Amino acid sequence: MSLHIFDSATRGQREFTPLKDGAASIYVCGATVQGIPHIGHVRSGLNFDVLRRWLTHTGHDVTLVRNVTDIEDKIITKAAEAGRPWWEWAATHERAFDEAYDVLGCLPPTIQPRATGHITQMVELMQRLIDEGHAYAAEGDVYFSVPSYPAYGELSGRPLDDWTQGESTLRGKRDHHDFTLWKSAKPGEPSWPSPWGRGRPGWHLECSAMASMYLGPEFDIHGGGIDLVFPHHENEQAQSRAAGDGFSRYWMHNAWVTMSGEKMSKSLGNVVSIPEMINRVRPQELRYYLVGPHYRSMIEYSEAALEESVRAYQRVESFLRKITQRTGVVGIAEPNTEFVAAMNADLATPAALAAVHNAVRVGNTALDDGDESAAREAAAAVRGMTEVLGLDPLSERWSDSSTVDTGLRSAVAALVEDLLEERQRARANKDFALADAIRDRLLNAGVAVEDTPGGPLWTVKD
RNA sequence: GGCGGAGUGGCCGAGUGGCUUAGGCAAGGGCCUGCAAAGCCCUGUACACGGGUUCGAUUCCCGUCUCCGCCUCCA
Repeated sequence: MSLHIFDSATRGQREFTPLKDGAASIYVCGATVQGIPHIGHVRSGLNFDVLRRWLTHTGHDVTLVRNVTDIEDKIITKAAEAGRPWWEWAATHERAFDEAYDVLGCLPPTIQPRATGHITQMVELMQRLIDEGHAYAAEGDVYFSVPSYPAYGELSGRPLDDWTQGESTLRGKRDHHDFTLWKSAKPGEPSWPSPWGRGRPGWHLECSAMASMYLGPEFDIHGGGIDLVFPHHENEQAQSRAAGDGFSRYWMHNAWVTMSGEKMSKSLGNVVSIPEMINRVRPQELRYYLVGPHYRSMIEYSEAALEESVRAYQRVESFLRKITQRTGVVGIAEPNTEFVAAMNADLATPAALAAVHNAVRVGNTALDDGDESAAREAAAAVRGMTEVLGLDPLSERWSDSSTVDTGLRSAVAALVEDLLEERQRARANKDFALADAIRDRLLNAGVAVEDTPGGPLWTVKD
């Protein structure tokens, strides 16, 4: 079976057939850089990172565009409150997001375009919409005419009833459903020139403009948090399609992280920031926690559940470490069919992780039975599967050797090996008091020792 | 009010019209071990409630209750 994804537009799974064979074009709504990233933001980045890795693994040349919204009301307001320039505020938080994505092992997008860098493309798009009768200028503002586009509401399934778009306070709007494409400049606010006067872009316009700039008028997948379906994505699609672009062929939306039953959000103040999390658990463990549940399932954040993920991840990790120490470096093999089937079923990461754990069990059993080649085979598959999820414990990214100076590491290794030899002699002499004392000494120094049929194994504890 | 999602064993978290008692964590029993740790095996028989469809429903339909989200900035 090939990849099937749940398309929000049709509310069902559809087989993924890319526009171009062997390629996949993806646009993901990234951050509005107005504050510090929390684990909910990063979950979205992680979910689409897994999608990207899976598509790449299955032979697609992936182009991933993830935008940065760096001009918007809140950025202006917050920067003003802090007494800093709006662009400094945006740049500072953009870096914070970049670091958060990076620390959790998100591969960088192909490009990360900023709204402010694409005013020209937005002006062009607005002109096309005006020419086609789907938009109009009024007193320096430009609006999209919702009644001019009958398919409006298709994506979100929202009837065109009694609601109003947020910008209803602005004057010159012909229909209360219409939304702002361009906001005329107010004194003291950042602005750019346009045929309709100085102003700045409305929120939705940027994504349409940047998506077509980098991916063309039609592309494969558009992603983002489920809260963006309406009005953001509905408006994006309306703009682009009204202008004659095919736009996105599949819509994917990730669920969020809640805390104490409520959506984690800046305005509610119930956020857990990434730096705070990283102090408590290793980044790869947090990644396991966020990638483990299905991307369309809500995660109710809890310490206990996080702790479970840590244990589960360590189970995989300790198996791979054990086999490596005992039999040497293990390569990366293809994921098994159980895993492939899970991933193809709308990225069913819970089932995919079940496949990983099943392989770990097979490997551990083989190891216990002394069947090294079977154990190595299982280990290689485990690496292959976890790699696709960005979780391979032996990867350059997550293994100790990447974070610890290698010279330092070999020095520690030499000292530990010495002590372990001494302990082995003590054990051979049945001097268990001494043996245990040595083990305790090492443990106090942060080195855990395990005895196995193949001799003692040691690992550095965090 | 409109639209949408969810209620699964002690916990997290999948899934399916009849036998997957997914997987993980925790618990109890066992094997292994000088001990410890790890690992492996076994045990626990769940699917909010009330109806309906069906030979058969946790899985489909209707209703009820509870929770959550979107409809305003939001991953």
